[in-house]
Amino acid sequence: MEPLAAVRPPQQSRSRASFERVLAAGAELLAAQGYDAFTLAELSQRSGVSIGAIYARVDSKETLVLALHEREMARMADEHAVLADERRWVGLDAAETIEGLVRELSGVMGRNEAILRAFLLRAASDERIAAAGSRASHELALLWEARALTRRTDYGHPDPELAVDVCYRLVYAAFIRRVLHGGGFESERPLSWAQLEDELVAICQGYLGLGR
Amino acid sequence: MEPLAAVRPPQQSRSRASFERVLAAGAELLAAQGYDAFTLAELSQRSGVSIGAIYARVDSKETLVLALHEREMARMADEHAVLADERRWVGLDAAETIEGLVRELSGVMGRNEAILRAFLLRAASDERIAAAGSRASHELALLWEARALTRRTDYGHPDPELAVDVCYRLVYAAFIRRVLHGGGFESERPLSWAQLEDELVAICQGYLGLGR
Amino acid sequence: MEPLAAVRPPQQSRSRASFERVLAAGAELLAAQGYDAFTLAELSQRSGVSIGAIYARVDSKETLVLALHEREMARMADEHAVLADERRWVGLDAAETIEGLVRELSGVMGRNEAILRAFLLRAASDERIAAAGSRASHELALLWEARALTRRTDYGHPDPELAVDVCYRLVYAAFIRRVLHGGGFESERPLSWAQLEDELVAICQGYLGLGR
Amino acid sequence: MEPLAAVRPPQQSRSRASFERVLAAGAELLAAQGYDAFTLAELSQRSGVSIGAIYARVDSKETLVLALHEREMARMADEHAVLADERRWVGLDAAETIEGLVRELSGVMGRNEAILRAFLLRAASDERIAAAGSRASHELALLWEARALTRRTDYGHPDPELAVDVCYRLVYAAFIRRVLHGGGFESERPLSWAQLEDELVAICQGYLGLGR
DNA sequence: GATGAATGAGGCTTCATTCAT
DNA sequence: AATGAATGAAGCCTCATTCAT
Repeated sequence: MEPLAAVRPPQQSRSRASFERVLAAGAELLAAQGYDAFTLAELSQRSGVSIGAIYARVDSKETLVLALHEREMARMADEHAVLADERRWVGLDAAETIEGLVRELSGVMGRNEAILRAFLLRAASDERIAAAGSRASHELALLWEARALTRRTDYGHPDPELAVDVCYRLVYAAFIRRVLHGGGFESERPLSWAQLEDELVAICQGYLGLGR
Repeated sequence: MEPLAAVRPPQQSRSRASFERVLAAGAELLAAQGYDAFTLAELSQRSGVSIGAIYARVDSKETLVLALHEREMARMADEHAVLADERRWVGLDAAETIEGLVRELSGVMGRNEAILRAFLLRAASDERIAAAGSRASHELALLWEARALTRRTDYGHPDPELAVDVCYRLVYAAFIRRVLHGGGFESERPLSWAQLEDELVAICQGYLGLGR
Repeated sequence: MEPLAAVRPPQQSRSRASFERVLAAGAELLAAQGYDAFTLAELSQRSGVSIGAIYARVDSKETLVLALHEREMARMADEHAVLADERRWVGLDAAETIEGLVRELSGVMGRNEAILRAFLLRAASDERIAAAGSRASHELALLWEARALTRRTDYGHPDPELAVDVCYRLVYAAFIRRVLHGGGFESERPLSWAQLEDELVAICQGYLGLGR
Repeated sequence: MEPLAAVRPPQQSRSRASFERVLAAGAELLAAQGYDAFTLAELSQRSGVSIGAIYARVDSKETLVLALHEREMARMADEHAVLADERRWVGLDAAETIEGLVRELSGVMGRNEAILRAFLLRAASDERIAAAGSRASHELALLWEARALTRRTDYGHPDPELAVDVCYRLVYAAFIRRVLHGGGFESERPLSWAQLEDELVAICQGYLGLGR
């Protein structure tokens, strides 16, 4: 893994290890309790690293959160690798590919729901998080759309690049919404996420012109 | 306008007027500077109402924000009234109706972007805001879906209720996403909101079976 | 009843009546919830008299409490009248008189425990309450000791005035202690108030020289 | 001295020393000015320790007062040690022992009058102080009564345990009364504390059956 | 006179950041 | 380099008192 851009490089490997503990504990804390409970005192206690040692590597709490963001986004990027892994997609037709893409995106977001929520909320107050989050989404878009476009010739839509991008945005927005506010928010009709996911698949397929 | 449920009723009209100033200044402050800058001292200064006078009507800052939410949601509900106003919809075919619904929703959210952002963020930490926000969305869903279902016989989709609900959720999620993180978040491809809106229209029309 | 010394005289009898409601509600509130919950807002609500009207009769909260004190002490003085009422004491021998005196004092304090506690606590911070409380006790001492001294010739103690005064102080202190901190405070030995009262009777009788 | 139960333990001795300054200044402030003047700002100023540093060791003002109570009660317990010290009591007959007990109790309470007053008043609003104060009195009772009961065979009273307990309570109540409201409260007759103390001695002696 | 809304000083508490050890 | 104690600004909330209506 790349060293994080936001943090000062360590002098000793011991230091690197202890900062790694900070990041691990920080991600856990952020996911479990949310940003409100994310205090440096709590983090120091959970990680077993003193507050001073944390500040030796980072110039502010904001930067620390940015480092956490970098780390977690990198971890999620590993999960996204499946999008580029041919073995996952070989033998699938266009409709199945779209379905797979929707479900993989859902899977990543579902598995990382708690920490994503924290970062999405911070992004509204913290420009660096917003920029980094946007960057991460862009990279994900590249992979997702590239995979979708392997099937461009199957699409009825006149502008496949546009259509695929719109699909990504739609699906992304829907899952982000789930991450942020949980289920049952929008309407009273009981609609499980599984069902909504099925419909998203159908919508994308239809929109791309795979409908039969 | 109904008196707010979260607020103690005033005995004198003087009080009602000054609390109205508090709510107006509060909404403005929340929209302009976000929740972090929303302190009682700042609010007191901006509204010209003392902190004590605010607390005479509300039992905590949290409740005050809830009162702001009530007020703003009521205001937006007035804007939603267009959904129930037959004159707006008469003479439109099904596709045009869907287009109108998407554009009206976009309009309301766009005009109230800043304050909606503040409330959506609070909803993650404040259960009462989350519940009230959900309730407001449910009411909007009722209007939006009822309007959409006036055209149910035109839809090719086998389950119009489901399809309309899914459309609402999709469109809602997309606009919420815009509200929360602005443009350009998801992918690098330049896609204006106007363009995304057009595509949303097309997607809904297609999904409902109006395609062609 | 005398008009209270601490308050401004009323102009109208309506005013007198409403201030009486304030005092009644105030005594109740003080007894039920203690001084911490004794706020003018609460008092105004309970009494149905506006804060302004209260301040028209009294120049500060402190003075109001003093007025309450006057009123309650006057009420208790009515209860003390039994000490001067010959019919209560006729036919009793010296030992029975002492017993009666202890039991009457216990009765008054027990019946007024809650309000007495509030005043005793205030007396520590408020000199006027302390002075007035002291005065009330002095008056009670006069009655109590006078009654006890009707039996002076029966006492073996060489200085009956002193002895009776000491008895009064002892018994008073013991009951005040009960009022302030409830039972079970001093030692672990279970000793009911009834039992302690019996022992107080015996002690006084012994000390005065009625012991057999 | 034992570490205080109510307080978070320090990691560094620097901290222990500065918290000790807080406790010392707190006891002084409480004794000199009473609970009303006991604000954290004042305490911080007097002790030269920042408010934050105080909160590092204690979770609320209430707990801080409890810690002060623990500390002061421990200090007084040292003074009570004289009750268990045989050298103080050797060679005294029963009457002299009782006299000594009364005078020692008076001495401790007199020397700590101001701080005791503050705690006794707090006990009425703060259950933890009430419980801890009661506990302290129980421990004192144990020592006092044990010492008194070394002379049980000399007492004429049929139930020495009861009689000794009653004496403790009487004397305790009388001194508490002095602590709370100073002299001259009960009656108009000028009766010095020294004189009252003499009479208390005589009363206890008589009640226990040492009277000659 | 009466009303109750308005005032605002002052109390408690939190937590990012600094710095002596 | 590491530690964690210390700092103090800033936030929320209460309530005696004042005063416009």
